[in-house]
Amino acid sequence: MRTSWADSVSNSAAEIAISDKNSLPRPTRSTYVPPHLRSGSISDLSGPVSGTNGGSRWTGSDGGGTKPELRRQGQANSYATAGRDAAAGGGGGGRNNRSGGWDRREREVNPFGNEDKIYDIKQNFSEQENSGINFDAYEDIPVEVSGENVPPPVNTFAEIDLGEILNQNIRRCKYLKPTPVQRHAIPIALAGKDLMACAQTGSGKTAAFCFPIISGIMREPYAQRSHVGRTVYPLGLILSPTRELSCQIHDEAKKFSYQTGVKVVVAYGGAPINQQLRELERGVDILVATPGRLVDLLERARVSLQAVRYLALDEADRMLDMGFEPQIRKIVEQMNMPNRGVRQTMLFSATFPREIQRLASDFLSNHIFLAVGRVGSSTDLIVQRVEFVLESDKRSHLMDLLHAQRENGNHGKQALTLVFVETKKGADSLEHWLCMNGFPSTTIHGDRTQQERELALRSFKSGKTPILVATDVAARGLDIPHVAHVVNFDLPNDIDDYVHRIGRTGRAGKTGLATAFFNESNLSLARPLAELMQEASQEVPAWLTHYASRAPYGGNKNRRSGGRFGGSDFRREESIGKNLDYYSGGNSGNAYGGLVDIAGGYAPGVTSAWD
DNA sequence: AAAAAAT
Repeated sequence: MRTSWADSVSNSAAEIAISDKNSLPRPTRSTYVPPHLRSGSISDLSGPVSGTNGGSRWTGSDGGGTKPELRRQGQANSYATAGRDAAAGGGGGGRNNRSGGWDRREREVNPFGNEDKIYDIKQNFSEQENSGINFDAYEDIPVEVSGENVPPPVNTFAEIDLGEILNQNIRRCKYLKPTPVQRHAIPIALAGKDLMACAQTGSGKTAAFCFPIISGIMREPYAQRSHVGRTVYPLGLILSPTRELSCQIHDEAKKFSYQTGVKVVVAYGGAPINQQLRELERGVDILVATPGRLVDLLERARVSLQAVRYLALDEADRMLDMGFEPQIRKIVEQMNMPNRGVRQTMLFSATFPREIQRLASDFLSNHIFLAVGRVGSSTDLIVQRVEFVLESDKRSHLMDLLHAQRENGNHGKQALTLVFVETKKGADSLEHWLCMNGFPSTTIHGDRTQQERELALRSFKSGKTPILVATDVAARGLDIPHVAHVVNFDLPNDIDDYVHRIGRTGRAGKTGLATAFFNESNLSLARPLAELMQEASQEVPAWLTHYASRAPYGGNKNRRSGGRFGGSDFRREESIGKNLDYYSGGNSGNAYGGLVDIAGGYAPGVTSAWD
């Protein structure tokens, strides 16, 4: 049913042409119109988000016919400076005051202020988050870029003119130089291009999509933060697959947007909605959310996606897999979000299976594909071990590992160890058993209340319970500093999940250890796991190689979406052998846009961006 | 088969 990539490009071109003509970005598919929008006024409200019509586009009636409050009017205060700074070199007018009727900078809590009090990890580990990154390794980072007119990467933040306020925040974050994914992704995003980016978490992904969004909103010549009645209209939407990840993104985005006047709000389930509603009412430019709660807010008509100019999906492959895809499709295609090509869409993940890339192209318009290895050249920082452990021996084997770790550790202190299991029940039961056996543990999974989940995470981070037993809820994106060891007590069925899980360690330039318990119930993983470990120059036990060689051929969807991490552009793979070259015009011969190993003799599906 | 995500 899915149209081919070429089709989707021409479709989206057609959509753009149409929307350029009458300035009314409309969904092309038959869409569900939520009840509160059924009578009449969608088109009135869906003018070009570029703001060329200024406030006049709001004159249509909506529900009660309330004219949205344009808060900037009459507010001529110091934000004008912020706007000019940000817009310098950006062409077009500076962004006007985005504050409400008060100077938000006076009230804004300094997000850089008291972090160390909240989590006392930094004293314990005395480490600046970003100083551990091995910047010298930058030149060795393998990069694959494909797409048309790829902007060249930058080497410093100064080259990217994000404005003085953002620059200050970058300094406050102690970011000295952009990470590889930032070097490439930020110019692409600032050029207004849609983007599909593969980069390991911990490599600065969040900043890579936040900076351009914040900067873009700051450059808005017209204040777009408006509301109709109680409905708010965010300009940026960032979706993630877990509540904790949304919180984490929100925390980071708040730092990046400090004193910019760009308001970031988070909304997720499991927490009382009222506080989130109140926060939304105070105005929102960028909404960070999990899908379920967002749908709730949309159905309550407390949020409208009509003004969204920037859409970012973190852990995008997860967001588009079977469990989430219908919800995401509903949000992106069946509410009133501007079409692809009208809004800017950015998808980020460490892994991007081809199937998901194909699916994702529904949401993208002529996107640039980017795959960047991580700082420290992919997994060199993570030592991967795999051990054959019978189901019945797993607990005692884990115990042995933990004992050994404690003895070798500093002052008999247990290093932070993240233990992944398959099921929620299994997590509870293992945690209980560990506690009974003298290993202070906690657990995080979807059957726990949000309070319990957040408490568990804090307790783990602080070292109070240095063992965290987790389901896949903790597999992706979570930035937990100082995790020394990831144990795959139960291996996942999908190699990509394995990649995400072990990525919880070896972060920010530190080394990490990942141990997997393998037995006959993991046969389907034998081949991809052996391949992955080999690519990462890890020692592959002979017995695993044996299992791998006997494993059914091609039983894995990732055979292979790319190298160890990331992937390669599915459009390219599908063009190989079909004598189609969609990209010959854009970047051949360009030092940055050139395709890595396109003629390297790999069969489709087994190309690697990293070799 | 399991996990996540709204109440």
